[in-house]
Parts: sequence; C-alpha cells; structure tokens
Amino acid sequence: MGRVGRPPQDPVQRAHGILDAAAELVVRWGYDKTTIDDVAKRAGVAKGTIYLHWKTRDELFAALLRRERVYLVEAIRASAPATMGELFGEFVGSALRRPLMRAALVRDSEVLGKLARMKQRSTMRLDMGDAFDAYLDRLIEHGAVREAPRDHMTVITAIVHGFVFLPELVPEEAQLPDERIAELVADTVDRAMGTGRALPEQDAQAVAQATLDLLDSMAEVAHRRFMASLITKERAL
Amino acid sequence: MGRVGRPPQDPVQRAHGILDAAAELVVRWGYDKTTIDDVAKRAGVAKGTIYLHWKTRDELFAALLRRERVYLVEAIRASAPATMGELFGEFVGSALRRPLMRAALVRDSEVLGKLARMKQRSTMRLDMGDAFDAYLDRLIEHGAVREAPRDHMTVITAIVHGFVFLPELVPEEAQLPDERIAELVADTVDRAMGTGRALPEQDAQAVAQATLDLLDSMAEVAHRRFMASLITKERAL
DNA sequence: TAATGACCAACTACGCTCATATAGTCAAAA
DNA sequence: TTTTGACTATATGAGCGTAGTTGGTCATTA
Repeated sequence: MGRVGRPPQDPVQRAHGILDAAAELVVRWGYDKTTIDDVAKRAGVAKGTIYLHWKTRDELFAALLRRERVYLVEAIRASAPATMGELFGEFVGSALRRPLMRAALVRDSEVLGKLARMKQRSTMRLDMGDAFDAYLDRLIEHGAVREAPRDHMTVITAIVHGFVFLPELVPEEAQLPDERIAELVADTVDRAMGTGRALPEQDAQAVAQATLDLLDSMAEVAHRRFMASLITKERAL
Repeated sequence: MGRVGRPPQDPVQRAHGILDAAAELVVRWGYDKTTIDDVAKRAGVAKGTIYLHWKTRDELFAALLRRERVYLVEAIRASAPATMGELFGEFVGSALRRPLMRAALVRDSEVLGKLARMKQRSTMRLDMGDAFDAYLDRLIEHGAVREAPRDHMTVITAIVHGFVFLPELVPEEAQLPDERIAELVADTVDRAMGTGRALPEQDAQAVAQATLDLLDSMAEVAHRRFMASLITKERAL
C-alpha cells in the first residue's frame, strides 16, 4: 500500500512561516491593509492552509502578537539583567526596537488599525500578574526595593510607558537613541523603587537570580500561550 | 452732541465669556462638533462678535488652550510647591483635573478632534524653554538635583507623561485618585532627579524660592501670550 | 490524508448627488 | 461706533448604487 497524498509539512514550522509573512506585511502596510491573500501569497501557501491553523483572521494576528512577546522576553532574558532597573531598561530598549511590540504598546493605529481601537489587551501587564508580585516581594526581602509608598506596579507602568511614548512626544531633533533610553529607564526605575543604599554582594546576587527566575517563568508562560495559539482548529493537524 | 450707538462692552470680559462657552461645549461635544453658532448662542453674543476677537475658528480655540495654560500655572503656583517633585506632582494633579488640559496632553482625539491630528503644539514644553534650564541650574547649584546622567528634561517628560497617560493604561478597577497620582509623581521625580541626600534648610529654602520664581515667570509668559490672543484682528476694539 | 484555490456571500471603497450645516462677511440696526 | 444676524460660498455628510475586495468554506487534487 503506497502512501497517497502529499507529504505533510511540519505544522509548527509552517505556522512560523505564515507569521513571518504576516509580520512583514503588517509592519509595512498596517493591519487594515494586510489581507489573508497577501499573507498566503507571501508565505507561499494557499489561503486554505492558513485556515488550517487559525479559525479567523484575528486569531492569526493574536498569535503574531503572542510570538512577539515570546521574542521580546527571550531578548530580555538573553541580556541577563541583574537588577529590576536593567530588567525594565532592557524591556523598553527591546520593545522600541521591535516595530510590532512598539505599536502594540503605543497602540499605534497606523500599524494596528482597528486592532488598536479594540480591546486593550494586557500586552503591558505581560500576563505577569502573580509572578511579578512574588518577584517584588523577593526584592523587598533583599532590600533592593523599598516597601514604602506602595503602588509599585503603577509607578513602573507609568515610567515604562512614559519612555516608550517618548519618541512620539519629543521633536525629531531631540530624539535619543534606543540604547540611551534604555539606560535612562534602568536608572529611573532603580531610583524610583530602590532604597538608595548599595546592596551586599549576597543580596545583589539574589536579586539577579530572582530577575532571571522571573524572566524564565515569563518566557515559559509566553511560550506556552504562543504554542497554544498556533493551531486553533478543533481537529489536530 | 449726544453719544450715538450702543455702549461698548469690555472686550476682555466678553472674550472670557465666549471662551467659557467654548470650553464647556468642547468638553461636552468635542472640537469637531462644536460650532461657532453654538458658542455664540451659549455666550449670548452674535456670531459676528466672535469674529471681532478672532479671525478664525482655530484662533478662538488656540486662545482657549492658552487660557487653560494660564489657569493651570496659576493653580500650581497657588499650591506653592517647595521642591521640583512637588512642582511636577502638582502639574500632573492639576492637569488631570482639567479636562481640556488633559485632552491636550494626551492628545485625546475624542475631545480635540482634528486639532489632535494637527500640529503637536508645545503644550507639554509649556514654553518653558530657557527658564527651565536656568531653574535646573539653580537646583543643581543647591544640591537638589544631581548633575549626573543629564537628559533631565527627557526623564521628566517621560515621567510626567507616563502618569498623565496612566488613566488610559490601567483598567477601571485599578485607577488611583488624582491626588495619589500627584503624590507618586512628586516622589518619582524627586527620586529620579535628586541626589538622595537631605538638603540643609538654607538650600531647601533657595529651592522653594527658585520654584516659585520659575512659576512666576511661567505665569507671566503664559498670561502675556494669552492676552495677545484675545484680540487677533488688526484693528483694536 | 494534507493541501489547494475556485467560489460565494458579505463587506468595503468609491463615485455621485443632494440636502443641510457651517465658517466667515458685511450692510444695516441700535 | 459697536454689535448684530441675514446672507453666501463652501464644506460636510447622508444616501445609494456599483465595482471590486476579502474573509472564510469546501469539493477537488495530488
């Protein structure tokens, strides 16, 4: 009995190819102007194939953003931040470098189109939730973050967004390079949240470890969510 | 020879009345939906009268925003901030409370309409320019601001905007009251820019004085610009 | 069995017309 | 002399029919 039909592709690999195409087109033309036909053509698959992976157009783009988050977290993790400041500095620096992530954070309607006007996803909160609270507690234990004025998450949100929006706020000639912005974020976060005192080596190491642990956990969550959105159809491939 | 014609109104007072009407309507209906006829009716003057003050609709609204700036600066001044943190804390607190100022800072297109998409006015920089640089220098002299990482203005812009945008960024249930946000801004700015050391009484007073001086100079500039935009026609009234 | 692309219904964009609304003017009123 | 509001030219937008797209399906193909 000879095998019939064409050899099956690796679905994950194919999904990545489709997302690559989608990413390219969305960054160039914006969500509203990017059609499924375009994506299929660019990815070198038939339109129907895309619908083997995602039930709707929107789900394809949801997967795209989830993948961006995976890449972002991995990039931050790769830079091995040792303090909370470095963590968020790298977050902003990397986000500014990634057009899609930047558009998602700034809700750039040129790029996101109607997506920007829809549900304001928890892109910012990054689905950290509990994990981040636990991280903060660990830092407080080690004296890296003061307990005082509370609302840590709020302050960090404001600082991070303030710097992410910066390119929109200042005139062309006053723009700073992304790296410089990342430095300023790191410095500002550390000063805003820290105790001002230098940490004993012991504690500094614990903080670095806690930071990496947080990133690992975030990477894992992000990755799992992304993988789950690669095949949205009921039936497996 | 008996005087002919109707008694002239005080032009400045009348302009304020018109701006009051405009402010109310713009906040309620947005710039795009607010017509000159509406404004005239609400202000109790004829349409022609409005054109005695401003050559175009846009100039009327420019004057409106300039007046908002005057009120904002006066409100900050009235709170007598003694540190740079308090200065910007009060700035954000007051701005959040004033719908028009808030809309201008956030570029809320619901309220500003096409105005938001037009020239991004120097609303934020507040025409402080040189005065603010001089202020910073004075604070550095007195040890209230460290010289170090430079880009002070950039950092402050980011912090201020981050907190101004906060209500747009966090979900309903996590909203903080304006007063709390103002506190957090004050704290964040002081920590981000300060030296961490406490100031001798002497210097603290000098800082407070410098802050008031800055506000006075800003108030004066804002007021002059506003007055100049009350009568835009060539011929005096 | 896995992948395709022709197909279809729904939607969008567009050109056009017409009625209404509106910014700005100016002769007349007070 | 100051203020007015009827007046006008332009802008805006609703309505509508058509041409062209586009998201999503599924019988057919390899």
